[in-house]
Amino acid sequence: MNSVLESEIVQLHAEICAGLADPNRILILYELSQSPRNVTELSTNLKMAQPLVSRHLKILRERRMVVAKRHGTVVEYTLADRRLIKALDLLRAVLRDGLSKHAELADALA
Amino acid sequence: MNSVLESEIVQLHAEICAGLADPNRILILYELSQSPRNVTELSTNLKMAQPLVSRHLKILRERRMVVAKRHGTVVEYTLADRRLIKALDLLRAVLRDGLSKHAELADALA
DNA sequence: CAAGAATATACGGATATGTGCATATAGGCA
DNA sequence: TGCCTATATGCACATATCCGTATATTCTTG
Repeated sequence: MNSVLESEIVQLHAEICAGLADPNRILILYELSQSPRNVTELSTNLKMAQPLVSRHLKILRERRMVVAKRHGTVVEYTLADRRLIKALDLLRAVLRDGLSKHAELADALA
Repeated sequence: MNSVLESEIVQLHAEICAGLADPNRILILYELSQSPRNVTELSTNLKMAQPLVSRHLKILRERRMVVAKRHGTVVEYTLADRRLIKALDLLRAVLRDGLSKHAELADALA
């Protein structure tokens, strides 16, 4: 395969990963994994300032990790792909196992 | 669960994700998924400057995503957990499906 | 111990990221 | 139209990330 394309793909791959690489976005994604939510709901449930939520949602939208749908004045966000949660769960499992030494945190994850 | 611990865990979770969030590190991880490699091998195979490889390996080491083992003057790096590759593959699949519109890249990924 | 190979780190600079605060935009409705 | 609610964006700033180049460190072997 063309190596220009190859590196372009790796770049996009990294951008998806970067989409997961922030605590607030992880919380947003898990929240959306329960059910679609609008910005205000996310903001109150996660105790995050509304502009902050909006900006993180923008990042996730640009990477097509969430989908936005307007209903009047409300915008409902949906998880674009369940495999994002699957990946997050896998990584959390890796974390848990790699943490077997730090008793406190490991217990909390058990 | 204690919410201080909770947010500490989410923080670590995000750091693992950030470990994946760079094209060069993705290449390194996939290379290591084939078999353990030393720094020079990674550097030549991936055509990356040696200090660059070392620094990325340090990041992966700190997050316990790879394991280093010295053999004399050579340091052999091993993937710490296969699930990291599983997660990367999942995310690449998400990327492929989300890209169905961009024919060129989508083809390259097929 | 000296010399060489393999690996790691320090420094400097360019760019990116996360955030608070203020403000803009968009849609519904009196 | 004017107002209210919901959401998005601009600005400013602090911090983090990535990288090239040069240099340090570590280990082996003569």
